Amino acid sequence: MPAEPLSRPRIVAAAIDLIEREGADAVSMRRIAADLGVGVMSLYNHVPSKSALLDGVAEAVLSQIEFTDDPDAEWTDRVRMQARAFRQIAHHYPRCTMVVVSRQLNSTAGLLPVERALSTLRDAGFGGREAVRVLRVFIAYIVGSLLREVGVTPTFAPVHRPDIAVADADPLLFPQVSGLAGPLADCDHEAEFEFGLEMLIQAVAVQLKPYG
Amino acid sequence: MPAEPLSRPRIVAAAIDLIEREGADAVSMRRIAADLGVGVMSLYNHVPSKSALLDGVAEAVLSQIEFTDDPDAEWTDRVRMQARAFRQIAHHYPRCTMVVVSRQLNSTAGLLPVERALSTLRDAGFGGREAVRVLRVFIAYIVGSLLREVGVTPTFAPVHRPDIAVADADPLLFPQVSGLAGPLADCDHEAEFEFGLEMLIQAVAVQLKPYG
DNA sequence: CAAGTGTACGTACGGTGTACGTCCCTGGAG
DNA sequence: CTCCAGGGACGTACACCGTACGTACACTTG
Repeated sequence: MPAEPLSRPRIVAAAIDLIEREGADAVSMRRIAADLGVGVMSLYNHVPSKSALLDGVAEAVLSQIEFTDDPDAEWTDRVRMQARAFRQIAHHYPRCTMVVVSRQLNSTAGLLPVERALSTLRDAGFGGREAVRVLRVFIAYIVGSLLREVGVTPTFAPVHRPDIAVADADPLLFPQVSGLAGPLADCDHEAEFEFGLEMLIQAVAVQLKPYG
Repeated sequence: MPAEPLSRPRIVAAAIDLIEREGADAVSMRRIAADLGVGVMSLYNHVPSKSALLDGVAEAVLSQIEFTDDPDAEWTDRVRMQARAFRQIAHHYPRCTMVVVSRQLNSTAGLLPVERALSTLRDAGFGGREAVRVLRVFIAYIVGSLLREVGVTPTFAPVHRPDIAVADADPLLFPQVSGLAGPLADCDHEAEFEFGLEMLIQAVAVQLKPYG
């Protein structure tokens, strides 16, 4: 009768499903067990704690990044691709994004993107320390963008809600905000992401000049 | 005997204290009530829910940003100042940062920095839509940086821990990572922040050229 | 004085993570 | 075959959580 014999991957997958369907707040060991048709404590035979389970979620999501890195391509294109690959998973697992980002990930799943990025930057001509610095800037921008996209950080357009944040701003206290209510309210996430990404790449290119 | 008569600000302050002392996970209504020497349910006379209390924490922290904006200064300097002011609160309330960032803040405390920033960018010569776009890039970068600084996003140097993330990386699988273990492990947050900030400001300045 | 109002509080309910002990099912040894 | 050891599934139990509800008391107002 037990079609599949319960395992860590199956539990992690159930957790991801649950998060995507009902949000991270809905996650509880009891709920996951129920979704799997299994007793609560059975989970602990495969997962040491809820925290470890969420680590597993982060790792699983992160390891699904599709990297199609072409070492012969222009470094700017490689950076673009890697940044987009990162963003893609946030688009694929929106409600998991916060979980992934807010977890200290020490696994290889977290290290591989770093390795690729450093490789790309060093190929581009950066020294070790410079590559690390530049990478940190990119990570900060990408993480910040994903958080906005996922709705945790303000777009100023409350997610799928009649706009309350900006529309009722007092025009006398906040002339700019209320004057720009329109642009502030709607946000083409992809376009915004690309806009900032291009700005960063171009800025990085300038940094690179002196070393060329 | 009740020295002070219990109020929303007092409760919020207690919550902030608790978060800074023991982390956001330690926050519970019971715990806050105990710290205030008060019954649990008394809190609900001043705060509708725990969620609202955390909103209050976010608002309180955010409203302590010190803005010393000089409208006559160069716009680059104004942007620098505002970005640093934002970062300063994360430095002052490190454990609260995640709470602040992860909360959709629709209060005036959240709108005021936006107003100032838009004002600065428009003074610099940006149109409305462009100002919003540029602002979003800055916010993404700042938020991402603060998260790294606070330790939620990887510095690759696990906060106050013997470095485990990077040191034991397999040199064959991750040559870059293990080769750059040193630079990856230590991170001068202020220098990193400033480095990326300057890159962004310069990139924005380039964006501005065509409109000048 | 009486009535009304708002704050503090205790109790109680349904939920959480998980430590612990018990069952049963399997696989190998004799 | 029997017998036994090991491991996975499970139920119970505990401490803690957020908060709905009812009560008791201090105060203002008439």
